[in-house]
Amino acid sequence: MTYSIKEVAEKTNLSIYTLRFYDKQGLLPFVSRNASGYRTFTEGDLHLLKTICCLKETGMKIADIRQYITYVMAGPRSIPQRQALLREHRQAIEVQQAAIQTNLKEIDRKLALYDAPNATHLVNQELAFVQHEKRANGLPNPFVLS
Amino acid sequence: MTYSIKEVAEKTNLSIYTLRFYDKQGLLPFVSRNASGYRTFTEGDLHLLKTICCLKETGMKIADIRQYITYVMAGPRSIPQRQALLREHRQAIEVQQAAIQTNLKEIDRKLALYDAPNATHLVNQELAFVQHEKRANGLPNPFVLS
DNA sequence: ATAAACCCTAGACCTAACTCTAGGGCAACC
DNA sequence: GGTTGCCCTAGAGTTAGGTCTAGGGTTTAT
Repeated sequence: MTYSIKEVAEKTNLSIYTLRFYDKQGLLPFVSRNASGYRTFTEGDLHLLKTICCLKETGMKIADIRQYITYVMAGPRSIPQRQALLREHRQAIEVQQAAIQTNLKEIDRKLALYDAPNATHLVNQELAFVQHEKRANGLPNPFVLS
Repeated sequence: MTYSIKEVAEKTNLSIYTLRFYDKQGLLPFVSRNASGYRTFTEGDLHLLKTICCLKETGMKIADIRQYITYVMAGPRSIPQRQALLREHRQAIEVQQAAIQTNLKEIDRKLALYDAPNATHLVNQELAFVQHEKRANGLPNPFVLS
């Protein structure tokens, strides 16, 4: 079973444009063309494409994905390089995840503040503090005076 | 204590350019100017700026951050809107995190494959399968013949 | 009172990652 | 045999988020 570019677009949630763009960027050297020059994807191609999506969705840049694909095309000799690349990327993802966790905590703190029964009072206090700070430093008050 | 744009840039790891860009985008309406027209950040401003970074780093778009800041400038009356916005964003982050976890598992599967003692054999098998698929469908073999 | 080190704005420029258009070929039906 | 719906390429255009330049004011130390 093989797939046309349209079918692959539907299967992957990438647009046809994006698939062609990826090919232009050297991400799809493994995709063969039929006699009319049409891209023809096999099951194995879909598998590798899924790996590409996986790397893209975790924030890898196209240039680095191309490097990985180049290694894949070179056969088993490039396994060490593939490992190095993926391990480094894995590290980057972990850093990224940790940062998000920290930020998420901060957002939850804000949400808790807004959820408090005396939220209005607390927000007013903050506002008063900031306005006081401005006044104390001879700065204009940028807040809307309701 | 107040801070110049340069000091804030150093404290936040945003460039001076980015800070001015954010101001242009309406993210910093709370920052006052001194008599010479210089931006003058107070402690409270830094606090709110940190919230902005928090939202940015979790992938919120500038337009949405601007919306949040607009709510903040409007005072306590906008608490429900702020909650709605942050809750929606929180949801988005969770979705994003879940996707990353899924992809991370996939990457770990790849790494495990490459770590296997018979990695070369397994990779060769995959390669053979893909090449067979191409041949079976009358397609050219795109792989480098070493 | 001048040099060095800041600050400002407007607007041009850049980069990544698409997204679309124009112009043209192939394939299947009516 | 013509219309419809695919496919192709090259290359222009778009979007988001910066980054930089030019031209000019301010502040501080010498």
